[in-house]
Amino acid sequence: MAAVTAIMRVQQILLAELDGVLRPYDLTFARYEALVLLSFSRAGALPMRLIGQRLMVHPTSVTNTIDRLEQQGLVVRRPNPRDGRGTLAEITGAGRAAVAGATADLMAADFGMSGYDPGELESISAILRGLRVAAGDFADDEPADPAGPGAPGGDESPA
Amino acid sequence: MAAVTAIMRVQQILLAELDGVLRPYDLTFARYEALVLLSFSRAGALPMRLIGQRLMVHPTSVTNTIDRLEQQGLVVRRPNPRDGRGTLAEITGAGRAAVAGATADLMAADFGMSGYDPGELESISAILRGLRVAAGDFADDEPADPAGPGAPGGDESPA
DNA sequence: CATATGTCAGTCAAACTGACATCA
DNA sequence: CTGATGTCAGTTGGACTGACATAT
Repeated sequence: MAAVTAIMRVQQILLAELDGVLRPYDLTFARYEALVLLSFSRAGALPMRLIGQRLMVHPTSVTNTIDRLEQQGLVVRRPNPRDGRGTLAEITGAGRAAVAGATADLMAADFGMSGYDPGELESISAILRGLRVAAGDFADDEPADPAGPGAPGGDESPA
Repeated sequence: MAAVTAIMRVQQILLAELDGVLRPYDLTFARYEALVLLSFSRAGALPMRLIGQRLMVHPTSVTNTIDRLEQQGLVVRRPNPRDGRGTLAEITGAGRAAVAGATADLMAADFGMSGYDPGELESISAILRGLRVAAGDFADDEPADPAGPGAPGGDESPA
């Protein structure tokens, strides 16, 4: 439980610092994460559904996040050519510029992390990875269960 | 940055599980933390100001949190006999019962933590401790700076 | 038909800013 | 007087439930 408490508290500290760095870009950490996800995707576009799965957030939260990013001109919505029900969120040039700038600032702002040697940082990531896997994080599309559901999903390269 | 991301994500996972366990008690993690803090204090009562410092939350958030706990009968407000401006939040018998029950359930619910040996859990706490200290967590009253501010604060045993 | 996708309406808990009465 | 304390009013960002149109 001490470990749980430590994680909760450190996240609280980190989130405040992260949002502070992102504020000049008019981004929150949630919106930044979505932008990063899109910028790393093959076509710079992903179905809303996939964004929710990867970020582990509720579908309505994805709608909300993409709404704001779209108002800021950092993302555009397009119909998914492979699924008439679906919508793709696609990062714009402005979106890529914002991610690049914000990421650079975040790197420069090493959040008290500079006090650690790489080995310790690696330990954190490694130990925590087990928890994330158990929670279904890292699941590429669907939870790795027998008898896959229905629709095959990979929609990263519409062009 | 990978470590930062891992912490953010794991906290997200943990918070969902924590709130799930706490839901039957009609508690959120924020309210539970406040109750624990009070239950561990010498007199079962603390000034609002101290609660905010220890939990690293905004004064208005303390007001809000204590408001709800008071409505639930888990806490009562009393004027601070040592400071006419101040208010003490005091845990009630019902509050102690709720904390006891919730804590037992939380212990029983080891959040995927059981997969780790005690050494790993200790590593997490130990590594993260540096960050918390740097952020002023663990500060008993005021940040440990030269030239302490004004009012001496320790108000844990009004009786 | 049942199921999946995304959105909308509304709610909720949390955290914030600014203003303020009160008291040290 | 200044400064600290707690509260109130109002706002914001995020996550949620339930309902729904649309399409597979």
